[in-house]
Amino acid sequence: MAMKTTRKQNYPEWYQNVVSEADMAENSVSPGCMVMKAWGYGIWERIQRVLDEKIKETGHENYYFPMFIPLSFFQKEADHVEGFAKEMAVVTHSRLVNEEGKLKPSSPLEEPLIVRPTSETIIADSFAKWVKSYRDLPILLNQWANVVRWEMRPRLFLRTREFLWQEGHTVHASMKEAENETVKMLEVYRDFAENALAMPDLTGRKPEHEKFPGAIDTYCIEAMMQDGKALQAGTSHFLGQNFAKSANIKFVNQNNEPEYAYTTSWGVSTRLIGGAIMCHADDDGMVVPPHIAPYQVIIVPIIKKAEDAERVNAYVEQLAKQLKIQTAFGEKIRVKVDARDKSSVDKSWEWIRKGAPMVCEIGPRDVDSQGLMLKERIYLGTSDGKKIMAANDFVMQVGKRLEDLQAQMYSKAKTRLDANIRTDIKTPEQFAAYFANSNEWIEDNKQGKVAFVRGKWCADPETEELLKAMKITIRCIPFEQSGTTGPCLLTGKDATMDVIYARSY
RNA sequence: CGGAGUGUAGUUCAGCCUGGUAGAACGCUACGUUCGGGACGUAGAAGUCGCUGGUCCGAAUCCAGUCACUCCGACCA
Repeated sequence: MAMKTTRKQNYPEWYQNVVSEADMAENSVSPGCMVMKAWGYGIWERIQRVLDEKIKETGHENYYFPMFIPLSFFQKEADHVEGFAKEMAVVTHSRLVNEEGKLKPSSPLEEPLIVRPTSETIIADSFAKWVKSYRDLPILLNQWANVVRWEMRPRLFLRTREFLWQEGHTVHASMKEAENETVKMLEVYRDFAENALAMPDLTGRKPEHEKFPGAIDTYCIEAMMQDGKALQAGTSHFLGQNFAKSANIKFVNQNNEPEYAYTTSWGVSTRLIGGAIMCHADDDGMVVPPHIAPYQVIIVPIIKKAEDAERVNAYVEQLAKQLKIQTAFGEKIRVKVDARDKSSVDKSWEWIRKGAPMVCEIGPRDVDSQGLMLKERIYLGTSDGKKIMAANDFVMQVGKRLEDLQAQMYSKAKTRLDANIRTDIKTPEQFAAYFANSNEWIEDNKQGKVAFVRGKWCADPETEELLKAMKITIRCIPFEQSGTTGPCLLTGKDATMDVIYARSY
């Protein structure tokens, strides 16, 4: 066990341990903010690259809008202001003056600026200028940016005051088209989470009280963490004409009539990295899905005697060169030779904690035999954890092996998800008994711990208070509904709607 | 913003009650033996004891103020 604290001992502490031991990020001196380090940011860069491609494939283009939004913009859409008012960073001054050694804000701004918590309002303002006719539509744009929400209880990757994300914003000429866009992008996220992050998700619609402020409908992907809690991994909002009305996005339709446009927005953030950690990491540290690993193969030369150095290094360089022209997931394989002047054992362990998918150890023996020692991260500690292989065989297999590792990771997480959605809880009494326990690590992906419940919900306003008291949330209303009637798990009243109940991050 | 706690070496902490020249472990540096599942020996570098003021011959230690951080609540991609 490379982690000081195991998942079983203390899950939240284990999480922090993984983040720091894998050297992914650390708390900044700037309160509530994080410093993303090479391995953590490298994963984000991979997420960006893979997702950006999908966003572009679906017809969107990248734009960039300012991070400062005039305060008045938030006054326009009532729900939206309410939703974000409590967590906004407000810029009120434009300079500092030195008063007897103390720097003080000076020159108050005529109108305070908000550091964007999300960009609907300022982008809608541009949309209003750009849209005149139905021929101008749709506008399909995306932006990669940082946003600020003044959180009081930050946790690295999961909830930080500043975080990085992508936010898509689109305008359409019809409601139907905008709704389709919302669902389409949710599917892009679901597919991305499944195939790039190896993280299975449930999809559905948010209940009224969990919706994005200002949205008609919020769709989401929800993932299950190893302690049975849910993580909202991505959201897609159908905004109807709400933002169009407040920002005056009007176009002339085919009947020569003025009409308010229909908008959508959708986003995923650096929170995905937190999700990947809590979905895949183990008591030895992070396990990075090969598709988003900054490096997929690490080569650690093992040099015992100085006279071996030259031939080992030459062999390692040759192998690295061959590996780099192989492909996995349709891309060149990312290989790193770790030639740092450190003990090879320390280096190997460092890559285990970071969760690099594969580590190849190469010493003089391997040069003699034209072989290598392969360690695959997810099999660490098992009989499959180490393999002595011929270098040529490895080069031929490497792409497929990486893809297999990715598939293994997905299937492990999928098994956990499927096994931990309870559908046999039918009454408020059973429901309360089930959630009486707190969440803890779901050992070996087995059933029986607190996780998700799929059951009925009557949607009465009183249920909101009941949920709050039990610290449970409705994660989503799944798209597939059974259509049956049964007692609401909170009130006992007759209900037909199926929902997913869980504790959440 | 409420409730509790903590600020001493790069890190984790001891020392504080009972005032008297700053400690440990890990990490780091050098050399040697090591290196394929977390090595060891020897030597060494490293701290305005969060900050300001007070008491005292003397303050990491006592007192007051202040700042910061952590945890628990309210809030949340």
